[in-house]
Amino acid sequence: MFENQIRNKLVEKGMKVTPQRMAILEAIEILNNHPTAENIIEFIRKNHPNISTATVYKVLEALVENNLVKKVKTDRDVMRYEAISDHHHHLYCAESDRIEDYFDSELNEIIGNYFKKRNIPNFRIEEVKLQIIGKFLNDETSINQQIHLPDNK
Amino acid sequence: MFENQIRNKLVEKGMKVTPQRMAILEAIEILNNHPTAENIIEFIRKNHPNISTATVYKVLEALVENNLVKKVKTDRDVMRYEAISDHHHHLYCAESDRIEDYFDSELNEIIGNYFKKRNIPNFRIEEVKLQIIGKFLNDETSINQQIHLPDNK
DNA sequence: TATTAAATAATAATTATTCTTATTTAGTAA
DNA sequence: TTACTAAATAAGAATAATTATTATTTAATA
Ligand SMILES: [Mn+2]
Ligand SMILES: [Mn+2]
Ligand SMILES: [Zn+2]
Ligand SMILES: [Zn+2]
Repeated sequence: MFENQIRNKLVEKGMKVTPQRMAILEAIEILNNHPTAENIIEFIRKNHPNISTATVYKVLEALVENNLVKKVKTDRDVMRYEAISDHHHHLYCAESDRIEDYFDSELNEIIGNYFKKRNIPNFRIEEVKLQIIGKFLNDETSINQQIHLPDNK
Repeated sequence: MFENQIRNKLVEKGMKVTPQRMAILEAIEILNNHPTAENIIEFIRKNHPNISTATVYKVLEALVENNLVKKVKTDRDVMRYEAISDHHHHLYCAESDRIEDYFDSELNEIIGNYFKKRNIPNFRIEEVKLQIIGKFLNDETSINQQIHLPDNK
């Protein structure tokens, strides 16, 4: 059951399970399009009308600290968040501030192999992420899609 | 002469040349480590003590609009800026918030070729940038270095 | 069930950035 | 050169996002 998966994520990290944390983590996963704190608040107030703004920010920090959530920054002055998931990259259009996930294991392999042979002096790589900047050609109604490329070699 | 190069960049874009714009663009180029608006103001006020904060933000917007400067985003809630230069990627450590440029034409070619054959549905790519996330192994004093990899195939 | 450290709510404060408006200036052309 | 005008700047107020403070509540544990 979905609720229990979320509870387990908190428990696995040794975090106290609170209704606020459950609601926020669930909101990020359901919204699934790099929501802002404000988006999250709006969403969870439907079921949880008394949650405090400051709590949402505090919980988000805690989730980020514990690697359950990542910050995603755009050209604008608002932080956005996403649930941790499989390694992926981002398609981003500065004009619309729209972000879509881009999964591509063939690309990951190419890049992984490249940096295996190519050493960067004085730097230990932990993760390589692409920002693929450009324009979406479809309209904004199809938000929340994820691009998963098939492995068509 | 350096000052004239900067003037020319403004002129080429059809922008009015003002002491404020000259100073800000020069500051970004000299500082050369993805400074914040605040960093720029601090630097500029040495020679230009009366520049207004709002002017710095307005000028930065104008420079970004005219493709003389780019915004650089990190995990923190402050925008950073860099002068336009050859296409490059970023080494980034979230802990220290340090960013270094990473130039690698072999890598650019691999990625360019990859996306030539690999079409992304409903998206027109304008630019592909890597965020290489990890840890710097040297201390913070060696800030402002740029990593240029030799083409040692 | 009682204890306690940690989390939350409410609200004030701070920070980064943007807006407003009066004044100044860069570029242009008489 | 000088005058003109649109655009840029300075100063300060305003806003928006985020963080800090502190009293109250609660989840986990014994
Ligand atoms: Mn802001
Ligand atoms: Mn902010
Ligand atoms: Zn994502
Ligand atoms: Zn850079």
